[in-house]
Amino acid sequence: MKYRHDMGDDERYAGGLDRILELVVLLNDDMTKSLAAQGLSVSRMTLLWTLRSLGPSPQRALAEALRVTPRAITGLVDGLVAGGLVTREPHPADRRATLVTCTERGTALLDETAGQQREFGRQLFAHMPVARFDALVAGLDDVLATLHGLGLVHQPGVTE
Amino acid sequence: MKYRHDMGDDERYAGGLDRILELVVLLNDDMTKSLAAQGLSVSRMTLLWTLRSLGPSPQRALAEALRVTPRAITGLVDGLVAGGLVTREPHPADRRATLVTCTERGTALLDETAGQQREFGRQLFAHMPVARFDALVAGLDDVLATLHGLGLVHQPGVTE
DNA sequence: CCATATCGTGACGGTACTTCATCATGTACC
DNA sequence: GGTACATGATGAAGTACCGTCACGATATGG
Repeated sequence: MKYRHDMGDDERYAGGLDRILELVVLLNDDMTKSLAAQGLSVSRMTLLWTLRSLGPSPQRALAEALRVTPRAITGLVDGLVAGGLVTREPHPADRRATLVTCTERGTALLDETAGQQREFGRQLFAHMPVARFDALVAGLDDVLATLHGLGLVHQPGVTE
Repeated sequence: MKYRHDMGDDERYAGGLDRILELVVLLNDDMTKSLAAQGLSVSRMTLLWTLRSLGPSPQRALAEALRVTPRAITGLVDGLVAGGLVTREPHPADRRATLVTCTERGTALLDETAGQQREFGRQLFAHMPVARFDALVAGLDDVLATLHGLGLVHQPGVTE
């Protein structure tokens, strides 16, 4: 039986959320800066990354994948083309559309970034006791599942 | 002794980092949208939030706190003034400077946002077993400490 | 063959951030 | 007291991202 609350549940939750939000701000910032060092932006990298998993795609498909308007894709692709990371090819079946395709430089850059992430993961977690790491991942999975449940997430294929 | 790795450490770390990054992207996005619903942007909200903890401040101080150029502050303050959330007052001691001050509308909006965060924290964590929640927070603290150690973080007062 | 939908993009507006130049003011030093 | 330099804020111009609206080119169904 408690005679006195050291901290109400709401306070505890707030503390947890604060930590998560600090992480969000910090890593978002770091992501932006790291990519800038490679001459990329988060948006362009997202597009490139999506492109690899989709394969050569018309811009319309990319717009849906990134959940932005087709107009935004035009601009992003422009930038990536200028950087030699993707090309615009004619769509073989639909002359209205263009197929955006990753170049070798594009995939090389993608691989390089993946390597950097690996290294970053090591720096973040290598010193942690296994139990703590596993508990962290379990907690994160829980939170992510909750977010999905709250409808905060956009799974491909789910019409809103 | 292990005869076979189910998963190398690097793979485990990568999985952990993936979850964190998914969270970063998701919450960053949600933050942006929630604030947009209140007619604010993340930058403006950050400024407002900083202003509350600093008290009335010259724009220069805000520039350092947000780690952007003074010129960027001019624009953000312009927007907040237009929204009636802050005012520009003359600095009593330095006629070059202006003191940015939070209005009542500003603090009201800040309080409202804090309430929404509380509610969000409840939605995220209320269903979690206490042990899992605590372990998550411990893991997050560990990660945050590591990030600080990596010099990824800008504590006020630390000259780089 | 024609109406309608779709693909991509030009034009335009909004936000955020930068650098550089400028003006007003503060400050230090002779 | 006056001159030189530092500092606060902002105008101008440039980059990047995103949105809406309009439009031309093409596809497609009746």
